[in-house]
Amino acid sequence: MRMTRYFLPTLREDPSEAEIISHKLLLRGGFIRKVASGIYNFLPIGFRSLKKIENIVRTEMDRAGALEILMPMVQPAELWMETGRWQAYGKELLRFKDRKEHDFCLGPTHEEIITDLVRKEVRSYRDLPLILYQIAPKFRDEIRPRFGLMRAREFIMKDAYSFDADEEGLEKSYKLMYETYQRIFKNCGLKFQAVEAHTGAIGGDVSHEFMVLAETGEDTLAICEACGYASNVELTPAILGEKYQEEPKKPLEKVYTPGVRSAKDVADYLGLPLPKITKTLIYIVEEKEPIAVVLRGDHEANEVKLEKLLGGRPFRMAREDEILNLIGAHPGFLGPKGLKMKVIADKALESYPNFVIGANEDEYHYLNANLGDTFTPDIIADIRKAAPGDLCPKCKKPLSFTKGIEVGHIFKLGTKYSSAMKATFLDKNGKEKPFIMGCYGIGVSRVLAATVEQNHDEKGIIFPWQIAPFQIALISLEKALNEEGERLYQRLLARYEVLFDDRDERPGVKFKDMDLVGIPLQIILGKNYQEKGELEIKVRKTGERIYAKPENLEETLEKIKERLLNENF
RNA sequence: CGGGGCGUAGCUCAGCCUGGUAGAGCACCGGCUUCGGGAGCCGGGGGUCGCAGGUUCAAAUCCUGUCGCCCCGACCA
Repeated sequence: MRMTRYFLPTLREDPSEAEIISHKLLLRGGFIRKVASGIYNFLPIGFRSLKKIENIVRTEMDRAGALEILMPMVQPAELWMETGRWQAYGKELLRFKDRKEHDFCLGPTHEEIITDLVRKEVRSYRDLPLILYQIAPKFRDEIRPRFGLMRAREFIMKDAYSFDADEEGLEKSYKLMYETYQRIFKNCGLKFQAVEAHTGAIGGDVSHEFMVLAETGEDTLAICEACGYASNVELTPAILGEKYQEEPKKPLEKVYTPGVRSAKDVADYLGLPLPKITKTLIYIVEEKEPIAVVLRGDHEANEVKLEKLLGGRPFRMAREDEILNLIGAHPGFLGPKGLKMKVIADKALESYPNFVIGANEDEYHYLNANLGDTFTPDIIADIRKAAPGDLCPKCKKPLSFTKGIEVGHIFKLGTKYSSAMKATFLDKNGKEKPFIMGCYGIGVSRVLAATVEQNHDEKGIIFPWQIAPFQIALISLEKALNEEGERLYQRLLARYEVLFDDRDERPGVKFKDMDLVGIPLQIILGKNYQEKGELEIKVRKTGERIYAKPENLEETLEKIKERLLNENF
């Protein structure tokens, strides 16, 4: 592509609306433009990258035997009523009426549509297993869209659905998709990690998330380098690595602690280490029942674990005025002793001698509290987030923690949708059975954003070779070399996707633009060529410059390409 | 839905407090020079100051309403 013929509006400055790196760089590089909050145009170069990702996904899905289809974005309410999700799905589901006053919604996902399709057309176990997928826009009316493509309202998703005759079949389909996802993200040239994940609203027992590793990720992953265990910390069982030193129980002692509210303040004020302090959190379950959760000061509550413990009943943190009403003390001075509500203590408090608790009286704490003596919790359970120092639940080696961006999620659905929608087939014995389903998603447009989050520097994006919009940027610096550049461009097109900067611009502008959009290799035609007859190849990622005689160009490029693909350096 | 911030040229922003009829840099158009890391000089085009009311002789500026965008609202007792 010649740049004089291309539509690539780059921005010199960061747009004021963008906060995170991928959002800034995708806007500045002319990949996307905002249409409305959480809704974007993909410009030519952005769409090219998106298609690269799509094609990798498509290739691997097809290889796995999945069949590509296309389902509508507009969906009738009737199907959603069958599964009860017309009510259950919140405001994220954008609903509207057509001219005949019939209810419709924009599809945030397609379980209902696909289940309807399959129940109408598939009758026999002989037609199973069946995996169908599509790559299509989805719409979720997020409460707070943000971070550009990372949390958009309209976005591109690959969603696949498997239909099997029995659990073993589902197991196979799930495993097949797991392996397919591994290939997809590997082929995208991304550093990623599959982790055990919590199933959320969709239900089912097992699920895995695929996480692109990046500092800026919103999820925390617990990884065991020894045995390969990996999970989202939402799910990671917290196994304390430290052994508490035995010490004799000391008598409970009330101390004056004016004005200290956070556990950290209390620790500093009393001159004790943070873990010696405990904090007591008040939750309101189902808008009526208050409960207290007691944790070590350096630990954080894990609301996913709490939700499981409460059997899925809805809960929220209590407001300050509610706490004041219930306990008569302000947050910061709460403790489990003498509370008239259910008390849940975290496991890490077991056999922990002489810790500090709030006195349920403003400006006072107790020293030397002991589980069982000072108070007896109704439940002792693992309700905290795993943290550095904790051990792997499988092999008991220390866990390490890292950040990731969720780009894929695979679930076993079982018969949740097929039962609700009476989607059945006849098995070998002529018996009617609901399909056993799985669903498998990849946020295609989010992969683009995650790629940028993982691969950038102060100059701009650094695309992995596999999903770069172009692989080679050809930069001609001298007018006198225009013909030479044209010839080289034609020659390179035989093997590569090339963006040829044939603009009448100053060198600095050309370098800045190419660095910004992140094309892996730049071939510079300038004074080096004029003086020595050598072409200069700049590797975007490392900044190194490699020189090649024109006759050796392809050979050299292939070597660098191989290195980029294999070493992932 | 609450709390905060912002809407002025294509982009980044100044001007608003203290009303007097709109600016800078970049981008764009023309010219000359320049040409290996976002050039310099000269000349030019471009804005109903988000929108709607109100106050006033006069509103980008003050008041009210409205729309849009961004951030915070699970870092925690």
